[in-house]
Amino acid sequence: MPPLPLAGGGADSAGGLAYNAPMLTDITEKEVQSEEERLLGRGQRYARVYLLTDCNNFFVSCERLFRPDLEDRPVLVLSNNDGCVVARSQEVRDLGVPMGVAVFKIRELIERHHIVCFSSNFNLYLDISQRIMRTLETLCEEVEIYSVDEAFLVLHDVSEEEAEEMAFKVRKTIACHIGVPVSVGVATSKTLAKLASHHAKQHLSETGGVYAVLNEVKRERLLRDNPVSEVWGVGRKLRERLNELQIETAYALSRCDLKKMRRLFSIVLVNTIRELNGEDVIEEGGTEGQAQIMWSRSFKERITALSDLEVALSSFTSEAAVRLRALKRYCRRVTVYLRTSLYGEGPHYAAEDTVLLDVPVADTRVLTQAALKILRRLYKPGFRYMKAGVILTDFTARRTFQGDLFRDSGEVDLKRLEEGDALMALLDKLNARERGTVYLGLAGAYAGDKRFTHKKQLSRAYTTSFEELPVLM
DNA sequence: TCTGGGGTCCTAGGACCC
DNA sequence: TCTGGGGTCCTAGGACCC
Repeated sequence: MPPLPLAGGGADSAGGLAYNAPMLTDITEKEVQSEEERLLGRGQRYARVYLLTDCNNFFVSCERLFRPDLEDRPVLVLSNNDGCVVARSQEVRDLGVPMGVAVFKIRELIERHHIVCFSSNFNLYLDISQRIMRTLETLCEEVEIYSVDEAFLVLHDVSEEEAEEMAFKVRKTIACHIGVPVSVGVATSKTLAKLASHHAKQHLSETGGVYAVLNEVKRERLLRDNPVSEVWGVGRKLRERLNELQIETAYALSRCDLKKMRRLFSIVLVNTIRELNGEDVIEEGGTEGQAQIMWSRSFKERITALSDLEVALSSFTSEAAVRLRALKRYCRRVTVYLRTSLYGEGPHYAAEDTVLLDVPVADTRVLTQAALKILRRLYKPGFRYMKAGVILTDFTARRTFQGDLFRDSGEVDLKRLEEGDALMALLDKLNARERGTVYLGLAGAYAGDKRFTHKKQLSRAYTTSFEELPVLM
């Protein structure tokens, strides 16, 4: 009989933070057998199982859809203004190119290995993402979209075999209908499902892109095989602190005592530990919808004139307002920030400020006025600005507002507000048909201005513009 | 020459109230 | 020596994620 992988205070447990190890004495042969059955989860059904579906290097996969010649070649997708790396194909990862690195630092490598670079084509990626999510929804009733390239599918009352079968079906269907490769992790908690999908991706040839960790044996193996930094929710800072406590692996973290850890860390990490033990703590996404909209850009060239910043901020605010109306929300708070470069070129300046509006609005004109008012307050001449942005927060679903005791109620002109809503609805309708048909005031001057934005290697809008449909030869 | 752009959640601390 | 104590709400800032 193989040794039982019973939980115990092994060599990698975390000193004083570990659970008390169960004793392996006084156990009968029969008890050993039934324990083994339990650990392997034979015949067991699980009340709630997550399938994390994760697209493999998503942006690169999107580009490859329309460039099948790039299938086995190294491919990169760059950030706005082609500044740094935001997606890498496996071939590029294998060359040791880290995520987020500045392009100029790897220029030589790009040339030597003939790496193909694309500017980010977010309209394309978003469209492909939506197609994937719609496909997932045909396969499973309960789909929680987590990010542009990830979604949790929730299954109820299933065995390990059934869950795994479903995972393979998801992978096959997305590959067949969309053409994007996905990895699927299967577990009883979201944190474990994330780790499992990571494993599936890392060991593609053995796993076939699917990894299930429903039974104890596989769960423990997965935790032992991964450093603590691979765990969802453990970033650089937490990793450093955990390592100081000799907690190096996901397994060591999972064996920590909850009460002791709560004294040292936030509730988030305690929940993570419970999730690593298979407990479903992060059940529903929980949020009542999105809580903020941010729109910001780094500029291609440094900007010094207030009038240029006004153009940029007007454009950013219009974009954010379109999003706000798409969410069917009104907002009360507008924040604007601007800053010079972080990389020591002349004097540094960064500032932000917020205004609270009298009435929640979604009207581009009102939001832009507020944003420009803040900008003029923050702006200082003599600095070379490299980035600015606008943030909308404090959302309401309807335009309710409290009467102001010190103000004549006649000042809030309901009719005017409603006319504004109608105008915005018309504007959105026109722009939905063709982007940038109608815009307000300054905002239109942004897009075409090369000082603000620059994309050298943009692929075509294959799926969202009739002008740029792919051509079959 | 060149360094992303979105988001969420938690915590600490201050203001204010009784 | 010790300066009330608890609650709520708001905001700023940090950490993390993709």
